[in-house]
Amino acid sequence: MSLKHAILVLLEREPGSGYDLSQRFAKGIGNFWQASHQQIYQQLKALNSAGLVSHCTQEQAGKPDRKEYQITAQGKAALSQWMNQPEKSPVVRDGVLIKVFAAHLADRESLVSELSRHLSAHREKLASHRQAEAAYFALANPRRAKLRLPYLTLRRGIRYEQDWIAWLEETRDIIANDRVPDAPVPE
Amino acid sequence: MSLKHAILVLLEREPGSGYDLSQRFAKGIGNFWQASHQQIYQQLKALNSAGLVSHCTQEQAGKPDRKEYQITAQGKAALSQWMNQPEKSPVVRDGVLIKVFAAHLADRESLVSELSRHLSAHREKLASHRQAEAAYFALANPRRAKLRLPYLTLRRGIRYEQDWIAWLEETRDIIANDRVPDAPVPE
DNA sequence: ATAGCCATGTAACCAGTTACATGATTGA
DNA sequence: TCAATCATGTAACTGGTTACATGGCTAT
Repeated sequence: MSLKHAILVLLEREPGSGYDLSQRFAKGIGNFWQASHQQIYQQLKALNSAGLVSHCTQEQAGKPDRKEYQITAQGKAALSQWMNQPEKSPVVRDGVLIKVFAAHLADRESLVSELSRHLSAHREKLASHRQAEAAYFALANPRRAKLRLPYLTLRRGIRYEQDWIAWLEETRDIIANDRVPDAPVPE
Repeated sequence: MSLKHAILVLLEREPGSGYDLSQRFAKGIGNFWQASHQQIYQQLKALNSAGLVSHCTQEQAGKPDRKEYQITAQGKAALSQWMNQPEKSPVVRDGVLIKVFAAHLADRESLVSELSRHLSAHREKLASHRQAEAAYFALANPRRAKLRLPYLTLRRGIRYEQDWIAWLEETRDIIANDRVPDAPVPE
């Protein structure tokens, strides 16, 4: 299970509470691994009883106790073992493609506007990735080199959005005008 | 839940048994929605008690009874309602990206060979998609026009593999030679 | 006031995976 | 004789989502 390892990766960089982690999941790492706060709290509990993380409780006025988690030596060992193990490619399950596959059963108007909706969403996501990329290139070199690895994953996100946008544009056009594709996908 | 709808889409094209469906899931539709036979049998049972499919039992010598399922009028109604409803983009959860994100915790050799492994897998998948594409373009026109929609989803698969290949090539190279990316992702 | 952030969790449910079970037929 | 394909299923488990619960602080 990779969520556990994603959490260990984040704690290895810097200790933090469940809330902290959920913030971090919403940012960088969230581009390729999402987790709700509910899941995070549960996994932290599990990681804790497995001895892979430890926590110290800080009392706070008017708020529940804050538990700051940190990775243990055992956790680091488990993490580096996982890091060097082969990882399966995730399976793709995409409802939009089922709808295109069965477009003859849909209202054409509504399918076209559905594709447009996804197109805008992917364009927005791409724009925000491009902003993050610009921020990365605006950095001076010591900090830039340090963020090299997260930036490589951002590049994956940028390509992913570009790729969806290209496919959605052509597919929407083909469906809207009831055309038939006339050539293979270029290399 | 889209598996139910994927099954309804397949049965709308042509009635079939659980086994038939699992074969079809392994082919075309499997590029964007996978299902094990266990899941299919369970969902058929559920769809049946919901009245969205019906079945007739055919006895077979030495084999369990074959149940041929077909979509009901109610099932068709449910399907066309689903077809015209908005669909969420699937969330991405990819362990390979976690490993790149945390590459400093891995053995460089082993990460590079992991990336190579994925590269070959994506290249093979692309080659098989390209074969399917060539078969599509080899068809004469009445049949080709009929397969237009599945072909559109195949195009998505081709792009997906191309895109992964491009990213894996550049990323493997950067990690193997400990380089830093020097320019944004091109448009 | 009201929304949004801070901050923690539990519990029920749903979808998908893995393990187990059975047994005939066909081709190498 | 061994593996693959045909053909059907049940049951336990895992990972993730949704719903529910609590309550203070801060900015508009």
